Amino acid sequence: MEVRESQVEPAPEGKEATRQRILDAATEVFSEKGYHGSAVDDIVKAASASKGSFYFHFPSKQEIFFALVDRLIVALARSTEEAIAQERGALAKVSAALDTVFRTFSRHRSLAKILLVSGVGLGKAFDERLLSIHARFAAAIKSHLDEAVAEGSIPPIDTELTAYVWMGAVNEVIVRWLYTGKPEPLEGALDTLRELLLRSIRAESQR
Amino acid sequence: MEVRESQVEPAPEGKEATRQRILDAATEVFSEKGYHGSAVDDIVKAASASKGSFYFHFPSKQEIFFALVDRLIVALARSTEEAIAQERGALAKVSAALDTVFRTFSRHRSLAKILLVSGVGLGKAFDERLLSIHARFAAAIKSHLDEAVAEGSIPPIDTELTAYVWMGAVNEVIVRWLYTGKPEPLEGALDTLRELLLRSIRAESQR
DNA sequence: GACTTTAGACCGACCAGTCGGTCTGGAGGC
DNA sequence: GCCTCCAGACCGACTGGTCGGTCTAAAGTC
Repeated sequence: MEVRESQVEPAPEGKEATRQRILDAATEVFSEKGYHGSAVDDIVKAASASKGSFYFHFPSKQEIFFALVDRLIVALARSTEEAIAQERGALAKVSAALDTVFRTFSRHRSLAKILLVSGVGLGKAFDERLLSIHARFAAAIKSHLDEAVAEGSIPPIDTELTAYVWMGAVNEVIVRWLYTGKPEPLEGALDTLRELLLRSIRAESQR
Repeated sequence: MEVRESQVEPAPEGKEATRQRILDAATEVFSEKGYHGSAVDDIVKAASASKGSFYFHFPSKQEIFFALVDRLIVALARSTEEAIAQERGALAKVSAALDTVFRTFSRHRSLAKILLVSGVGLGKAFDERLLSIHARFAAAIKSHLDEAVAEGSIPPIDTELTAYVWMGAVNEVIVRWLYTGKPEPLEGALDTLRELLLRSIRAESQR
């Protein structure tokens, strides 16, 4: 923060660095204690910053939370898209997406906690946000399912409901892992889960 | 309660009645505004009672919430068991349970909201409670799946993971209904959902 | 020396929980 | 039958603490 002759650690300094430190600290604190359990003072302390600094960089507690969620979602969506782009065939894409999601959450527990748990049931503003995220992911899944139907890879079904069912399934498996630690590693559930999901739409596993 | 000359409307009066009124009001308020969004004063007002009365009947805000959740869970578990007992064959039982759960939540939106949404991410004490509920339901599903395997109705699979997957799926469909109102009525998703779930374990629909 | 960034004391709203007190109905004495 | 007394249900003003957000003064930066 203050004096600074270049040190080994590439000098986490400057405006952007502080902002980042606060963001990281917020991720940690929120994921550990939940939104309401986390005081702004906690975050500030964890970031070795001050309240003034916090409110200089972010307009409110709620907004930093949203900023966090958005950052995560964008990152998750992007890496998933990339993984999907590598694959040919709707079912292979679905499968690749599942892998990516699992790997991402597996590496970043706190992310997972924030996205899947901490944000729920906090009131209107939050619900709406989470809802639109769910809708967005569901729409993505649905579009690939629709493609699979068009391809003839699977019989026609209610792809929208199926999308939500799949999301719920994945969600629950990850939440269970967050709380109970099973399976360890999380990826251990991948094969079984993929088979369950694919069978639910009458597709044979494409591994 | 106390004396009782049989009346038509059992006179909403006396200690037990007040307790009940508070409990009902709490259900309503919690489901609408979430746990943290609900002040004890709100509940008291909705129940036409006083703060003193509230704390006479319940030790704390947290405890009334738990009391509520427990009441709901017990009721849900009981009616589900009953429905199950009527059926022969593991798969038929599963199907009956699904029906009951859907019907129950469909009739009692606020219950659903409390159980599936309001209680999440509120801190350790809450998480533990919710977790044990999830575990309990998952165990129930698992045991019936195991039975189905033993019966030879379905091929052997990881029944524990499957149980969680199913729970997550059901959960998500209901949550979607809570927030978006689709499908209306909720029961409209039953057939598709049942088929998805049963297919996921390679069982043919048993309607 | 102007402008940006940081520090942390401070403010005010909010709210769970408390406490002194009221009210009602019934038990028991007479 | 009437009066006294008590338990315990109920009331709501109040308190103590917490926490989101503000503000001023100073340090850092260019």
